[in-house]
Amino acid sequence: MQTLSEENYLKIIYNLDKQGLKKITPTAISEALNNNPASVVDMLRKLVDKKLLQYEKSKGVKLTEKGRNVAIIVVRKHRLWEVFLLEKLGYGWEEVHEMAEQLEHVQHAELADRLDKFLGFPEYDPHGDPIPKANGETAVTYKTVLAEIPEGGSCRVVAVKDTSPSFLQYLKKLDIGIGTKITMIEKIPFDSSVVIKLGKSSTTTVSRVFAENLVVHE
Amino acid sequence: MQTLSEENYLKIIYNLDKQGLKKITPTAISEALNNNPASVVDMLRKLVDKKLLQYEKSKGVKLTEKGRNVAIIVVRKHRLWEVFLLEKLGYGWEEVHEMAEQLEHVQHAELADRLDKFLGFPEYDPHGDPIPKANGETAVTYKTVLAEIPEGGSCRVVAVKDTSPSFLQYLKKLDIGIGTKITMIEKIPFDSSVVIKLGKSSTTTVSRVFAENLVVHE
DNA sequence: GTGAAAAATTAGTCTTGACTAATAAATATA
DNA sequence: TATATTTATTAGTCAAGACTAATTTTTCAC
Repeated sequence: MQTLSEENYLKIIYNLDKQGLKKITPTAISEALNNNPASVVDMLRKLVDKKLLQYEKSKGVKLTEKGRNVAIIVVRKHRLWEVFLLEKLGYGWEEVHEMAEQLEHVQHAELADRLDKFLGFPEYDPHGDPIPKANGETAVTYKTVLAEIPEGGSCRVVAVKDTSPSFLQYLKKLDIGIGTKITMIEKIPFDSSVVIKLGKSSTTTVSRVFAENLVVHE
Repeated sequence: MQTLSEENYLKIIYNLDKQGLKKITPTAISEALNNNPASVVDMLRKLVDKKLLQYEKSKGVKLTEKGRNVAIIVVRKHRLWEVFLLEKLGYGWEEVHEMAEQLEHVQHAELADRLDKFLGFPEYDPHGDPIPKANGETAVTYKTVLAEIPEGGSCRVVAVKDTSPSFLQYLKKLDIGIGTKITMIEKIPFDSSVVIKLGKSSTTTVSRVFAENLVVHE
């Protein structure tokens, strides 16, 4: 069993690794956790003792199998709870993260799986990050922004970058939400506006700024 | 803002008070929390400093307005989460308490109210305890067991005492769940069996043991 | 009302997880 | 390569919250 603090370290290390960081150093961790490098060194020692990770100065930090499993479950719970808060409790995109930071540490063997089922096995959280599956597999994330979809390509909305009320209101007006399918019809060279089609309905034109704030996949 | 530990003390004190304990002493608290009286004394001092409670040796511990408000929110969240775990995630009666002990400390101003709404404003948790309302009011609990309902009286199921699989299975077979309305038709003097009517359907006879394990209100 | 038992309190310690300041090691630059 | 700079580590503290053991207060029984 791990403490809340240990879980947070494992999660951050897992995330740094997923972000492609080659060498995970105490400083990198302390920056991610916004704490002191000395505290990180203390905790690394403890986690090594518990066989949750390996640490060699030359290679940096690596999660062990055991450590990765713990991290995956925490991340899985975090993202599932975010979906819950957004879809079931009606919280906004920007409010869910902080609460999920607390909820991810709730312990019970079946909790993640039951929540997953209840939510209908969602693949992405409201920020567009893939939710690890029960077996630990994580969907490859083809996440990009609408603006990058080529003409003729289509995609699904997984999240927004901007979370200002005006943007969210605009999304509502356009009837765009998580999962909405969008087809890229045309990119206007003049001002980089894009013409898109939503599901079966007629086409709409949106600005480049808009298209760069909509996170999509595929 | 309170720590997790402080919230637990406030909750326990609130519960002891609701249970009708006249004088709430450090020993009573330490028994409820299953910890050391010395620890309780330390914490009481801290909570007095924070104006969350008053403590006089002669009168025992009393929550202040502020302390009671904190306690009520914790209890409210605890019971709402229990309903969630039971009704939405399909957990059993006996599994929800432990998880709710963790969930009750999740912080966000609107969390309890949003959860309450999502669950359809339930009045009782799976153990038959009333869920405090948003304004802090707590339903008077007329909780008793089916066996105590007089002939001709009716009631609604709020919980079970026994949580063995065989009892729960039997309940399922009889189609009795939380909220089921039961009318007491007759009490058989011979073996104290009771004849009941479920909703509009025909009558059923159940044993005294059964009737004493079904928590009902009204 | 006095002695015994129970309850409350104090003093001192421990663990966790954080911090600062000082030092050692590694890296980068001239 | 020697030096400067960044990074890692150690040593020593601190606060929260718990504990044990010792002591003081209260309460109860006679």
